[in-house]
Formats: sequence, structure tokens, C-alpha cells
Amino acid sequence: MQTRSKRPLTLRDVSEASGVSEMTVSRVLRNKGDVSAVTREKVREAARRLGYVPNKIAGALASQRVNLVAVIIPSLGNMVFPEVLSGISEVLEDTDLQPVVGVTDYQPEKEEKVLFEMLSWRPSGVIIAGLEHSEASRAMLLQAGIPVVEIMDTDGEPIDTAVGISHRRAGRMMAEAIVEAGYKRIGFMGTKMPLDHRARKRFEGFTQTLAKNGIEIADQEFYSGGSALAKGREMTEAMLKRTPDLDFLYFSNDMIGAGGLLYLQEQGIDIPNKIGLAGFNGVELLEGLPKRLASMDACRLEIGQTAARIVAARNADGASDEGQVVDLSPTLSRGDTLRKI
Amino acid sequence: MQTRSKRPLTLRDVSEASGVSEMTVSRVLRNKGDVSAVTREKVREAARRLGYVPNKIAGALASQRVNLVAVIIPSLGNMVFPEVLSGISEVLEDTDLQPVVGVTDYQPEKEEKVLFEMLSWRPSGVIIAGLEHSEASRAMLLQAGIPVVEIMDTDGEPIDTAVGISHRRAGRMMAEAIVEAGYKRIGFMGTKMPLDHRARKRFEGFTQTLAKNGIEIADQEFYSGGSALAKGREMTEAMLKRTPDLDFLYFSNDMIGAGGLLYLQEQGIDIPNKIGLAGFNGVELLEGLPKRLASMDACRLEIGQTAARIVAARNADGASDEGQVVDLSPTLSRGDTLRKI
DNA sequence: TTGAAAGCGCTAACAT
DNA sequence: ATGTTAGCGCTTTCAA
Repeated sequence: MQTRSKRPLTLRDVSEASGVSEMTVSRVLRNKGDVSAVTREKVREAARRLGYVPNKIAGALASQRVNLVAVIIPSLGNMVFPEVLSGISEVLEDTDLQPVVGVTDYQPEKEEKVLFEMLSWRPSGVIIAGLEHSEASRAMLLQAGIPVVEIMDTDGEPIDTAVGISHRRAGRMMAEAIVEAGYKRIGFMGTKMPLDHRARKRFEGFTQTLAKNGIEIADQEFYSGGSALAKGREMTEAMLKRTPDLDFLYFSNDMIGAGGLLYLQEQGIDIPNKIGLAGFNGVELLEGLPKRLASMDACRLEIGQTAARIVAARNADGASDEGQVVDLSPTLSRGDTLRKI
Repeated sequence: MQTRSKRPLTLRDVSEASGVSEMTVSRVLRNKGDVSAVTREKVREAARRLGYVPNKIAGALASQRVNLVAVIIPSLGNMVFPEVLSGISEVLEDTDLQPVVGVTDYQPEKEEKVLFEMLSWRPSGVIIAGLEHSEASRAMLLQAGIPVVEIMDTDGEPIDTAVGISHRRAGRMMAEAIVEAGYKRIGFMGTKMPLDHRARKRFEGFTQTLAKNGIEIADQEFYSGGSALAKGREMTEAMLKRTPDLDFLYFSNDMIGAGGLLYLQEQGIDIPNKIGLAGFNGVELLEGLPKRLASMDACRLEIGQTAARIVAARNADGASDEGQVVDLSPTLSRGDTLRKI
């Protein structure tokens, strides 16, 4: 351990310090090839003593291999994505691959930029949220010549491989459960995000199934920004003032659903008999509410794990699963806010 | 735009396609040096048409510059850190630097590993949470020869520069407010995390100030894992059963505080008169609760912004602010759960 | 304004 | 088991 230096150390420094060729030093540090125990120890000791940190840039250029996996998601604030990331990290930790995260804020232009930036580091694979990408993004992904796994959604044509759930189906399932339970006057609340394709697809599936049962959304409202819990509360109050005869509220995420739930409880309204409620995501965070909100889990952890496994497998044996679509099944939890039939 | 290829394109491909030397192509693509408008357009067009993505690995090796800033944090699930990241991204977006995130799960060994991994990509700076690091980590940071900003905490000796709040002081401030408000029988609930130094420091400051006022924590409990909201609820119930005469509950984070709040409200207990409550963090997420929880904000966004600005400035002009400590002032919000004096 | 040559720090592919 | 050589794809530097 020596004092702060301007020039970072190179293999050569370790080579000189240990009296062994650069090549052998390189072999020791990568545990590659046969090196005698004595030499190995000499080298390790020298590297440790100097505080040598290998230069992956040079290594990557020479070997043409980069052990990074680009993970591109819309947001970190959403709860959902950190959980997907956990699944990815967990699986990649057993390999020599490393996730690198990029965030798009649901903006296609930003996605394009982040993707370009990450691809320019020549990662070994890409895991990217959603099936909707700009032409340029699709082109880059196609050109990259690496495994590309699109996650979260399966309603569409994957570039290469997809792992997720069908959000249309998720919307349909929830609508069916609500109709079966006998609710008729249904209100919807969600985020004002034209670019959140998955929320849009859930909404489409939801309204289609309602329509099939002769039901039309009785009221709806979209918000953006602010605290979701507070927004759920406010929107619920406003909507019930506007449309007092609603008997069910479907929220596009659990957080606003929780806000609505708290509001209704304060008003002493009978849940789920007078009004039923449901959200989406099965956010564990919210366990501990006065009543468990009906919800539908999006298989976040499993999606991350599966995607990572696919990338890892393709890197290991080059097995080509291209075109594969892994469609997971979301499960509905009725909680205490969706009345039994 | 052409079909998927095995070998990624190189500058040479663009050079040949545009009939211009590699060197000039390089200049165009980096907007460096003088290139005639005609040539520039020719090159741009060729690059676009081929779908060329520059190889940053080669570029970085040649130029000895990498526009990445390593950001090392304990967790993404904590709410707090995504917000710090927002502050960092926001500021770095106006520069040519890019954040790259690594997660340590509060484990020193993992921090060491992540740090080593990231430093081996030769980033232009490091932003790392906390002031407590292993000897090896400190050595690497010192050796790296790049700006190092330790964030979140200012109670300790920074390696280079620190930006954060004093958690000891935060604990003291909260204790003072509670004592002033006349509460006497105080219970504490927190996470069982010996390695969360900031939580520990808050607790120390808190108990010290109580002691100074002749008060000792009347009961305390630590949890790990599970949903924080549910844990807050359960622990509150258990603690009040065990120690019924408590008149104040201090929670080490807002999420468990919210759980406690919901429980007490259901029990019809008068908050803040019969029992007062306070959390920590000022999580915006929780606005919308029946009562606003007293809390103390940790200046998360500002910490991120300031840290990023320091790294960016040092990269721009090499100005050396080493040893600087930026100590931000957390503000106490009394909410509705801490009675006025 | 453009081009040619020489490396950046490492590893693949061959020696030995 | 160890060493030598020749690049990886760019950018820096110097020349034209």
C-alpha cells in the first residue's frame, strides 16, 4: 500500500516488482492457464502490496469480451424495478457477468441515448424493459449481435427474446374477477403516462372485458407527479363526489390504491361491500395496511431471474433461444377489498 | 440500417464507406477539431446509414479518459438512494459524465468487491455512501487518483470530500424536540442492522440527548426483513402491550412509523396527546397518511446534486477541494404527530 | 483542413 | 510452466 499516485499502476509494474513476465502476471491475476504455486504467490503478493487494480478497459479491448450486462429500465422510483434488479443481480452473481443499470424515465429519446451509450461499451447482453422502442433503438439492438431480452411485457413482437406477463390479460383477469363479484359501477384511476405501455395495455384489457359484460367505465381520472398515496386519496374523494354511485374503484397501481383505501376507511365506508377496490403490483411494501388491497402480482423477481438466466446461458454456450417468449402468469390476490362471490 | 452482423462495425468501416480517413471520421464523430461541413455531413451520413456505434473501450484506452462516475450505495430498495441518484443524474446530465451504480447491500466485503470492479474501469470519480469502509477499500480509493465524494454522513473523517448531514445531530435534534414537547416515556424501534452506521449514529445522538435530560429509553425493539409497514404495526402493538405507559415512539424510518401510526389510529388512541410519534427521512411517498408523521428530512436530493457538482467541477478544472466537508442541515417537520409545546 | 504513425494496457496465439 | 509477439479500435501527436 503506497501513497496516492498520479499514474495508475500497470501490469508492468507488478511484473517488475515480482520479477515475472507480464504475461504470467496476467495469467495469475485471471486464474488462467498453468502457473506454479510459487510464482502465483509471488505475483499475488506483489499485486497486493502495490495496490494494483487491473485495467478492464485494456483487458476488454484485447480480449474482445466485456462481462457487463446492460439493464435498461424506465425508473428506479417505481418499486417494481428495484425488485426486477434484485432478481437479475441474484442470478448474475453466480456468473462472471455484472449488471449495469440505465434509466430512461419512460422517454423513448432517453432510451435511445442510454442504449447507445451502453452499447458503446460492448456489453455481453441487454435486458431492457418493454417491447416498444424507437426504430433507431430496435436497429441498434438488432445490430449489436448480443443477446437481447425484453422484459415485463409479452404483448408484442420481441426483437430477440421476451420475459414477462401479458398486461392485457392481467387487465382482463381483474375485470373478470370484478364482474363475477357483482360490481357494476366501476371507476378507474391511473397515471397520466401515454408512454407507459404496460399500464395502457392493462387498461385496454380491463375495459374490453367490461364491455363484453355490458359494462362501461363509469368514471376515470389520471394524475401525474406528486405523492401517489396522497393522489390516490384526493382522486378517490373527487371521484366519489362526482360519481357517488360507484361500487368499485380500480387503481393502476397499489400506491394510489392504498391512498383510496385509507380515505374510504376514514369515511367509514364499508369495504368491500359498499365499494370494492383493487390495485396492481402486489407491492409487499404495503402489507400492513388496515385491509389488504386486492392486487395482481407482476412476477417482478421471477422476470429478473429468468432474463438474467437467459443472458447468462447464451453467454456460456451460445445456445440460441432467439424468438423465445416466456409468458409468466400473474396471480390475483383478492385481499380484503374485493368481495367474495 | 443493415441486418444483424457478427462483427461490430469499426471506425474503419465508416472510413471506407465515406471515403474519408479514420482520423477525420473520428474527429467528426467527436465534434473535435476542424472538419469541413461537406466532409462532416458525408461522415455523419455514412455512420448513420451503417448504424455505427463507437467503441468506447478503444476510445477510453487511447484517450485515457472515461466519462463514468462510480456511484456506490447500500441498497436500491430504501427509497432514499433512488432519490440521491436523481440528484446525481440531474446534475451530471449537464456534463459529459455518466453515473454507474453499484450496490453493496450494507456489506463491507461487497463494497470492496464492487469498488474494485468499478475502479478497474477507471472512472472519472467516485461517489460512495458513508464514511466507514474497509482498510482495503480506503486504500483503493486513495490510490485511484480521482475525486472521491463520500455522501450521506458527515460524522467522521472523509477520505477526500464529504457531503451529507450529521446523523448524530439529527438524533439530538429530534430528542430535543420530543423532550421540549414534554414527552417522558419514550420507546424506540429500528432496523437490526449493525452495519447501518447512520442509523446507529442517529440512535446514539438521540439517547445522549435524552440522557442529558434525565431520560432513558423506556423500551426498544429491532426488526429485520419483511414489510416495513407491517413490522411497524406489529412492533408498535407488541411494545405497547409490553410497556403500556409509553407516551412517545421514535421510529428509525418513516415506513415503520407509518405502520405504527395506522395501528394507533385504529386503536382510537389520541395522537399526539396520548402518544406522540416520529420517524426519519421525510419520505414524500407517505404524504397522504391520515396524519402527517413527524420526521426529519435527510437532504437526499441536495446531497446527490452537491456530490455530483463536486465531481464534475474537479473533472473540469482540476480544482482541488480535497478535505472539504459539506454539512447540510436537516429540517425537522413536526407533522401532526408531535404535540406543540 | 486532412492524414500517417505510434501507442494506450492488456490478452490470444504461439513459441519455448 | 513461462515468455514473446502482435494486435484489439481508437486517439494523440505530428506532418503535410
